[in-house]
Amino acid sequence: MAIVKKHTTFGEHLRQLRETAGMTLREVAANIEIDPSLLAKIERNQRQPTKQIIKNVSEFFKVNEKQLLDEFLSDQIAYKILDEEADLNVLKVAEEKVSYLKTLRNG
Amino acid sequence: MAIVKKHTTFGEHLRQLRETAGMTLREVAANIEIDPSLLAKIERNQRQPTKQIIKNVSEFFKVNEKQLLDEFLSDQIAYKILDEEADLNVLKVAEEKVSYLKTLRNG
DNA sequence: ATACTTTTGGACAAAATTTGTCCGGAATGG
DNA sequence: CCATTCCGGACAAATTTTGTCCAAAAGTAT
Repeated sequence: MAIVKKHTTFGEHLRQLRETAGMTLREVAANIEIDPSLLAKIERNQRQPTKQIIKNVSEFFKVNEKQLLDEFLSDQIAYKILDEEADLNVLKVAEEKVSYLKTLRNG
Repeated sequence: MAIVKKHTTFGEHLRQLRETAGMTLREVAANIEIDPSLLAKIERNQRQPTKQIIKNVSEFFKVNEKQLLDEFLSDQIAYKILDEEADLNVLKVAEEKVSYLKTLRNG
Protein backbone atom coordinates (compact mmCIF):
# COMPACT_ATOMS: atom_id res chain seq x y z
CA MET A 1 0.00 0.00 0.00
CA ALA A 2 1.27 3.41 -0.97
CA ILE A 3 1.91 6.02 1.66
CA VAL A 4 -0.56 8.82 1.32
CA LYS A 5 0.04 12.25 2.71
CA LYS A 6 -3.08 13.41 4.44
CA HIS A 7 -1.97 16.88 5.29
CA THR A 8 0.08 18.84 2.89
CA THR A 9 0.23 22.53 2.30
CA PHE A 10 -2.08 24.33 -0.06
CA GLY A 11 0.75 24.71 -2.52
CA GLU A 12 1.65 21.05 -2.43
CA HIS A 13 -1.94 20.12 -3.00
CA LEU A 14 -2.14 22.41 -5.97
CA ARG A 15 1.00 20.94 -7.40
CA GLN A 16 -0.38 17.45 -6.97
CA LEU A 17 -3.50 18.42 -8.85
CA ARG A 18 -1.41 19.78 -11.67
CA GLU A 19 0.97 16.86 -11.87
CA THR A 20 -1.82 14.34 -11.68
CA ALA A 21 -3.30 16.10 -14.66
CA GLY A 22 0.10 15.88 -16.34
CA MET A 23 0.22 19.58 -17.09
CA THR A 24 2.94 22.21 -16.99
CA LEU A 25 2.89 25.41 -15.01
CA ARG A 26 2.41 27.35 -18.19
CA GLU A 27 -0.62 25.34 -19.20
CA VAL A 28 -2.39 25.53 -15.88
CA ALA A 29 -1.47 29.16 -15.45
CA ALA A 30 -3.05 29.98 -18.77
CA ASN A 31 -6.24 28.25 -17.75
CA ILE A 32 -6.58 29.89 -14.39
CA GLU A 33 -5.41 33.14 -15.92
CA ILE A 34 -2.34 34.01 -13.92
CA ASP A 35 1.36 34.38 -14.68
CA PRO A 36 3.17 31.01 -14.67
CA SER A 37 5.75 32.39 -12.32
CA LEU A 38 3.06 33.36 -9.88
CA LEU A 39 1.58 29.90 -10.04
CA ALA A 40 5.00 28.42 -9.35
CA LYS A 41 5.36 30.64 -6.31
CA ILE A 42 1.93 29.67 -5.04
CA GLU A 43 2.82 26.01 -5.40
CA ARG A 44 5.91 26.64 -3.32
CA ASN A 45 3.94 28.68 -0.77
CA GLN A 46 5.88 31.81 -1.57
CA ARG A 47 2.80 33.72 -2.61
CA GLN A 48 -0.71 33.44 -1.34
CA PRO A 49 -3.53 32.70 -3.73
CA THR A 50 -6.32 35.25 -3.93
CA LYS A 51 -9.89 34.09 -3.55
CA GLN A 52 -10.33 34.50 -7.26
CA ILE A 53 -7.36 32.26 -7.96
CA ILE A 54 -8.72 29.63 -5.58
CA LYS A 55 -12.04 29.85 -7.33
CA ASN A 56 -10.44 29.41 -10.73
CA VAL A 57 -8.36 26.51 -9.47
CA SER A 58 -11.39 24.76 -8.04
CA GLU A 59 -13.29 25.18 -11.26
CA PHE A 60 -10.45 24.08 -13.46
CA PHE A 61 -9.57 21.00 -11.44
CA LYS A 62 -13.16 20.30 -10.46
CA VAL A 63 -12.55 20.32 -6.75
CA ASN A 64 -14.71 21.76 -4.00
CA GLU A 65 -14.08 25.47 -3.65
CA LYS A 66 -15.03 25.77 0.01
CA GLN A 67 -12.69 22.91 0.82
CA LEU A 68 -9.84 24.64 -0.96
CA LEU A 69 -10.56 27.88 0.84
CA ASP A 70 -10.55 26.13 4.20
CA GLU A 71 -7.38 24.32 3.29
CA PHE A 72 -5.70 27.59 2.49
CA LEU A 73 -6.95 29.15 5.69
CA SER A 74 -5.58 26.30 7.78
CA ASP A 75 -2.27 26.84 6.02
CA GLN A 76 -2.23 30.47 7.01
CA ILE A 77 -2.98 29.60 10.60
CA ALA A 78 -0.36 26.88 10.73
CA TYR A 79 2.30 29.18 9.31
CA LYS A 80 1.39 31.83 11.82
CA ILE A 81 1.74 29.42 14.73
CA LEU A 82 5.13 28.37 13.47
CA ASP A 83 6.20 31.93 12.86
CA GLU A 84 5.36 33.01 16.35
CA GLU A 85 6.63 29.78 17.87
CA ALA A 86 3.37 29.71 19.74
CA ASP A 87 1.94 26.98 21.86
CA LEU A 88 -0.58 24.75 20.08
CA ASN A 89 -2.91 25.57 22.92
CA VAL A 90 -3.68 28.91 21.29
CA LEU A 91 -5.78 26.97 18.78
CA LYS A 92 -8.06 25.72 21.51
CA VAL A 93 -8.31 29.19 22.98
CA ALA A 94 -9.05 30.55 19.54
CA GLU A 95 -11.85 28.06 19.15
CA GLU A 96 -13.44 29.21 22.37
CA LYS A 97 -13.05 32.82 21.36
CA VAL A 98 -14.88 32.18 18.12
CA SER A 99 -17.89 31.05 20.13
CA TYR A 100 -17.52 34.00 22.44
CA LEU A 101 -17.27 36.50 19.60
CA LYS A 102 -20.25 34.95 17.88
CA THR A 103 -22.39 35.49 20.97
CA LEU A 104 -21.04 39.03 21.17
CA ARG A 105 -22.20 39.67 17.63
CA ASN A 106 -25.58 38.06 17.99
CA GLY A 107 -26.42 38.93 21.57
CA MET B 1 -20.50 33.51 43.04
CA ALA B 2 -19.75 36.05 40.41
CA ILE B 3 -19.76 35.11 36.75
CA VAL B 4 -16.25 35.19 35.42
CA LYS B 5 -15.47 35.55 31.75
CA LYS B 6 -12.82 33.05 30.87
CA HIS B 7 -12.29 34.08 27.31
CA THR B 8 -12.39 37.65 26.34
CA THR B 9 -10.56 39.43 23.58
CA PHE B 10 -7.10 40.85 24.00
CA GLY B 11 -8.53 44.34 24.08
CA GLU B 12 -11.07 43.50 26.74
CA HIS B 13 -8.38 41.93 28.84
CA LEU B 14 -6.23 45.00 28.52
CA ARG B 15 -9.12 47.19 29.51
CA GLN B 16 -9.78 45.02 32.54
CA LEU B 17 -6.18 45.39 33.60
CA ARG B 18 -6.41 49.13 33.29
CA GLU B 19 -9.73 49.48 35.06
CA THR B 20 -8.68 47.16 37.83
CA ALA B 21 -5.74 49.46 38.33
CA GLY B 22 -8.16 52.37 38.32
CA MET B 23 -6.24 54.24 35.69
CA THR B 24 -7.25 56.35 32.71
CA LEU B 25 -6.28 55.74 29.12
CA ARG B 26 -4.01 58.74 29.25
CA GLU B 27 -2.16 57.47 32.28
CA VAL B 28 -1.61 53.97 31.00
CA ALA B 29 -0.76 55.25 27.54
CA ALA B 30 1.92 57.47 29.01
CA ASN B 31 3.42 54.54 30.86
CA ILE B 32 3.52 52.18 27.94
CA GLU B 33 4.56 55.04 25.71
CA ILE B 34 1.85 55.19 23.11
CA ASP B 35 -0.80 57.68 22.09
CA PRO B 36 -3.91 57.47 24.30
CA SER B 37 -6.09 57.22 21.23
CA LEU B 38 -4.10 54.25 20.02
CA LEU B 39 -4.49 52.54 23.36
CA ALA B 40 -8.24 53.16 23.23
CA LYS B 41 -8.36 51.57 19.79
CA ILE B 42 -6.37 48.57 20.94
CA GLU B 43 -8.76 48.10 23.85
CA ARG B 44 -11.62 48.11 21.39
CA ASN B 45 -9.78 45.75 19.05
CA GLN B 46 -9.64 48.35 16.33
CA ARG B 47 -5.86 48.36 16.19
CA GLN B 48 -3.45 45.54 16.79
CA PRO B 49 -0.79 45.90 19.44
CA THR B 50 2.80 45.55 18.29
CA LYS B 51 5.09 43.14 20.08
CA GLN B 52 6.72 46.09 21.75
CA ILE B 53 3.41 47.35 23.04
CA ILE B 54 2.56 43.90 24.39
CA LYS B 55 5.94 43.80 26.07
CA ASN B 56 5.39 47.18 27.66
CA VAL B 57 1.92 46.22 28.76
CA SER B 58 3.16 43.03 30.37
CA GLU B 59 5.88 44.88 32.20
CA PHE B 60 3.64 47.65 33.35
CA PHE B 61 0.84 45.44 34.61
CA LYS B 62 3.20 42.70 35.72
CA VAL B 63 1.60 39.96 33.68
CA ASN B 64 3.27 37.16 31.76
CA GLU B 65 4.43 38.41 28.37
CA LYS B 66 4.28 35.08 26.59
CA GLN B 67 0.75 34.58 27.81
CA LEU B 68 -0.26 37.96 26.47
CA LEU B 69 1.37 37.22 23.14
CA ASP B 70 -0.48 33.93 22.87
CA GLU B 71 -3.70 35.58 23.87
CA PHE B 72 -3.29 38.13 21.12
CA LEU B 73 -2.44 35.43 18.61
CA SER B 74 -5.56 33.46 19.48
CA ASP B 75 -7.52 36.64 18.95
CA GLN B 76 -6.11 37.06 15.49
CA ILE B 77 -6.96 33.49 14.61
CA ALA B 78 -10.47 33.76 16.01
CA TYR B 79 -11.15 36.93 14.06
CA LYS B 80 -9.85 35.33 10.90
CA ILE B 81 -12.15 32.33 11.29
CA LEU B 82 -15.10 34.64 11.80
CA ASP B 83 -14.10 36.82 8.89
CA GLU B 84 -13.91 33.93 6.50
CA GLU B 85 -16.94 32.25 7.99
CA ALA B 86 -14.83 29.15 8.07
CA ASP B 87 -15.58 25.82 9.64
CA LEU B 88 -14.05 25.34 13.09
CA ASN B 89 -12.55 22.17 11.68
CA VAL B 90 -9.84 24.23 10.02
CA LEU B 91 -8.30 24.62 13.46
CA LYS B 92 -7.81 20.89 13.78
CA VAL B 93 -6.37 20.72 10.28
CA ALA B 94 -4.09 23.62 11.14
CA GLU B 95 -2.87 21.76 14.18
CA GLU B 96 -1.94 18.77 12.09
CA LYS B 97 -0.24 20.99 9.56
CA VAL B 98 1.93 22.52 12.23
CA SER B 99 3.29 19.07 13.02
CA TYR B 100 3.72 18.34 9.35
CA LEU B 101 5.53 21.58 8.67
CA LYS B 102 7.76 21.05 11.66
CA THR B 103 8.91 17.70 10.30
CA LEU B 104 9.41 19.36 6.91
CA ARG B 105 11.72 21.87 8.50
CA ASN B 106 13.64 19.45 10.64
CA GLY B 107 13.74 16.41 8.34
C1' DA C 1 26.84 18.84 -26.76
C1' DT C 2 22.95 21.57 -28.65
C1' DA C 3 18.44 23.03 -28.64
C1' DC C 4 14.17 23.38 -26.39
C1' DT C 5 11.03 23.52 -22.53
C1' DT C 6 10.04 23.85 -17.76
C1' DT C 7 10.92 25.52 -13.32
C1' DT C 8 13.18 28.48 -9.94
C1' DG C 9 14.30 32.67 -7.82
C1' DG C 10 15.68 37.46 -7.35
C1' DA C 11 14.47 42.24 -8.02
C1' DC C 12 11.31 45.65 -8.23
C1' DA C 13 7.34 48.85 -8.93
C1' DA C 14 2.53 48.96 -7.98
C1' DA C 15 -1.15 47.94 -5.08
C1' DA C 16 -3.15 47.04 -0.78
C1' DT C 17 -3.18 47.05 4.04
C1' DT C 18 -1.96 48.68 8.51
C1' DT C 19 -0.32 52.05 11.59
C1' DG C 20 -0.20 55.97 14.49
C1' DT C 21 -1.70 60.71 15.07
C1' DC C 22 -4.72 64.51 15.09
C1' DC C 23 -8.78 66.60 16.25
C1' DG C 24 -13.73 67.36 16.98
C1' DG C 25 -17.42 65.79 19.47
C1' DA C 26 -19.94 62.81 22.83
C1' DA C 27 -20.20 61.22 27.36
C1' DT C 28 -19.06 61.46 32.22
C1' DG C 29 -18.58 63.62 36.66
C1' DG C 30 -17.75 67.19 39.53
C1' DC D 1 -20.99 75.23 33.59
C1' DC D 2 -16.13 73.43 33.28
C1' DA D 3 -12.90 69.77 33.11
C1' DT D 4 -11.63 65.39 31.86
C1' DT D 5 -12.15 61.05 29.62
C1' DC D 6 -13.35 58.43 25.89
C1' DC D 7 -14.86 57.61 21.13
C1' DG D 8 -14.35 57.64 16.31
C1' DG D 9 -13.50 59.43 11.69
C1' DA D 10 -9.98 60.99 8.54
C1' DC D 11 -5.64 60.86 6.80
C1' DA D 12 -0.63 60.59 5.64
C1' DA D 13 3.10 57.62 6.51
C1' DA D 14 4.91 53.22 6.97
C1' DT D 15 4.82 48.52 6.05
C1' DT D 16 3.51 44.42 3.68
C1' DT D 17 1.98 41.94 -0.18
C1' DT D 18 1.34 41.32 -4.93
C1' DG D 19 2.24 40.33 -9.63
C1' DT D 20 5.55 40.77 -13.40
C1' DC D 21 9.79 40.47 -15.71
C1' DC D 22 13.78 38.28 -16.74
C1' DA D 23 17.80 35.50 -16.25
C1' DA D 24 19.65 31.35 -14.70
C1' DA D 25 19.09 26.51 -13.36
C1' DA D 26 17.20 22.04 -14.20
C1' DG D 27 15.26 18.76 -16.99
C1' DT D 28 14.29 16.27 -21.71
C1' DA D 29 15.01 14.82 -26.01
C1' DT D 30 17.64 14.65 -30.34
